[in-house]
Amino acid sequence: MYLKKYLTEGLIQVAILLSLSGMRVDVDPYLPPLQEIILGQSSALTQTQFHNLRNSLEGQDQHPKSVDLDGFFTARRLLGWVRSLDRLQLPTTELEAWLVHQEPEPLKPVSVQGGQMEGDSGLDDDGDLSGLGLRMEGGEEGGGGGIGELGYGQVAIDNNTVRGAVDPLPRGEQQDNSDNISKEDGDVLNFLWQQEADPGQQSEGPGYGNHRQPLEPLLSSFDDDDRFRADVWTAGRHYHSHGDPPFGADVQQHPDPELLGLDEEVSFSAGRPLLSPLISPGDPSMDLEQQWQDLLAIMEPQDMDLVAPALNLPVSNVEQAVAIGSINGLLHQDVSLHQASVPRVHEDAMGGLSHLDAAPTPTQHHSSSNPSDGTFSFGSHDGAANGDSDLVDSALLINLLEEPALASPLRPLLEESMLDEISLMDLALEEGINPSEMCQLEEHLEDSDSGLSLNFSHSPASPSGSEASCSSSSSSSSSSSLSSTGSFSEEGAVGYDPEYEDMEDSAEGAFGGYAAETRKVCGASYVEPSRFQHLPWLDSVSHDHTYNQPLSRNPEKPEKGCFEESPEVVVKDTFMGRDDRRARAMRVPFSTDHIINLPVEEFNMLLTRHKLSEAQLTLVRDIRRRGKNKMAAQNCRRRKLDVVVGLEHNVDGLRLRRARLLREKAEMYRSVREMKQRLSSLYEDVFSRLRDGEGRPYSDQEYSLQFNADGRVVLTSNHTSTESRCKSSKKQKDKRK
DNA sequence: GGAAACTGTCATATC
DNA sequence: GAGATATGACAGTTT
Repeated sequence: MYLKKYLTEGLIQVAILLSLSGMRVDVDPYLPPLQEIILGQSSALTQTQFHNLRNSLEGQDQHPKSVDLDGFFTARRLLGWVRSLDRLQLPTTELEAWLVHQEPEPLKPVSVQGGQMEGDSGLDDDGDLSGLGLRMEGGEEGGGGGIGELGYGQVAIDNNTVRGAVDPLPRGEQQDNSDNISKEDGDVLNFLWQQEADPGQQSEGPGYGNHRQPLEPLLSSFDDDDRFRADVWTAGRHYHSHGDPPFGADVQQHPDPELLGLDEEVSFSAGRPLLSPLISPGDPSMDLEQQWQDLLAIMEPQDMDLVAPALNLPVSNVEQAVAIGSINGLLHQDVSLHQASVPRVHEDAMGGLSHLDAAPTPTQHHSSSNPSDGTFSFGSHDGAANGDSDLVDSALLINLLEEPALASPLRPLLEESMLDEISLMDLALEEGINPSEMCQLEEHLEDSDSGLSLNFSHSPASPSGSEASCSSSSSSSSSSSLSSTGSFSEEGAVGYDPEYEDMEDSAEGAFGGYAAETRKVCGASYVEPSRFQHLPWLDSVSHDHTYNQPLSRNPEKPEKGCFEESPEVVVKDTFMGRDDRRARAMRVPFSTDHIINLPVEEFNMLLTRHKLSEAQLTLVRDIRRRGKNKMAAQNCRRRKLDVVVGLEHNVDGLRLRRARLLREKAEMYRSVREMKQRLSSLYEDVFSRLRDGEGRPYSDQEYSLQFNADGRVVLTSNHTSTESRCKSSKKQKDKRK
């Protein structure tokens, strides 16, 4: 076994090296089917959710003008990665992520890879993969078939549908499984069970009570502050479970629901244990919210930003999202396994469930931490569901990822952590774009910062091969006049040569020439249809940007002085803009692009060099004005959209802030009430002990205790006529005391 | 065929 | 004051 594992790991290392060097490694003969490794022996990959993703990517949901091209490419890459899971190939992407995110303790991740590769022997006897944050119990079943054998069948969730779908193992078998747990795991479980030991909660159903504090172990593994926070939570829970409130019973009264912000987008669930001693036990919504708030507090600011939009979700999903997001970097290590295991979960769970979303509440899940390596395991510590909720939690993780509204806040966490850079070559491989086109496309994407039909320009500073190839196609009609210039080969037919004006002098009609400076300032977008028409998401990016079509018009543009309309020109004339036609009709010897984009000095020089009629001058100036204004309008609209998007983002943030403030207000309100009640009790106690000179108690109808300005408490009469007497009496009482 | 979105253009204000 | 730019409004075009 040791030798086999050693050789397998060596094979993996070789495969990694070869994959890094660009060589594809077929390890199929040495491995069991990858699908079986990942999904188990009897599973078939369920791609329903990913089909939805595919549709959204390849179908209608991805707007061709969407600015989120990064997300598009990343999603495609991820999708391809997921699809590759059922192919017989080495998951190179996973290996890449593996190397990038490898932790200082490399052996545990490697053991997982070994588990995937070895199948029968990859796991330890106890099936412990805690090094990857995934506890695998019952792994010996069916030969310990990797992730797919994560004790499946033992899922016991407080949901009738779930319970009907999966049969919990007999108690004795669970005990057998628990015997396989390592000592550290046993300690962790003991700790957790001690934490979860709560008779009052056990009656609520199997599995439920033991899931009620999912975050204590998670928090307990953090720093001291977090540990303190966890202690506070624990104290609050015990206080709640024993029903021993420290303050008056009236404190439990729920404050004004409006103050609690219950009308907010966050809906609270009842029946949660109290987590903070500062919160009334009779306010189940607040303790849940306290968890939520505390989770937010331990999250990174950027994560907060990402999760903020998720507030529109039910708090259960949000809480899970935060629980997942809060482990942030640790997720780097686990996500691949989660993804790998999820299809199995989906399939199996879907076999008897309508959807796993409906199964557990957030309180039924928890995340435990492994302090040794800082990883987490999503799983149950309930004896009835020992180890199996790993699958459920994994499924929940994916369900969260697949939650449409939550995909936005969570996906970036995963994508950014796993796939930092986006390679357009992935798209090239799928779409069949040659590298030169991809270079051009990259330039386009870099230049177009909004995704709208704006600011597409061919940078003269970087005459790429694609531009050269493009211009070569257009050079057929223009080379006769332009090929005489030395710079043509570099700039192409569409390029502007510094000697262009000299060339103009020698040959009339500069239709189509355009300056390097012009191209720098040329802001209007244009994607040449012939070059990107095979990209459906680039269709309709441009409509009729007649001022910015130098590439498309160049092939049929007339040469200088040649305004005779050949049949081809007549046909193509229909694609020209109005001003183009006007310019041609007026025999203006410049292209509209030239007219529009030349700097004013050069433009004026151009006009002075050519003897133009008044009508021509007027037309040229109109063309320039309209062209400038058209680009300005495009920029203006883009800015307007940006402002709208920014405002929407601000609204989301303000809503979140308002919800927090309302919760804080409710908490303050409750604290004030509590203080008032304690003060009232103290007052009554003190007042009842007061005696007059004859040893009789004072009547609360006639007397009252009041604070003086100096802070002293004095007994005053409720009747002003007797005020002085009361004061003297009080003084006497003070003296006696 | 109508509504919505997109786009170009004009007029005007501002820099 | 000229030129460039920004933007609201309108109309034509496209989806």
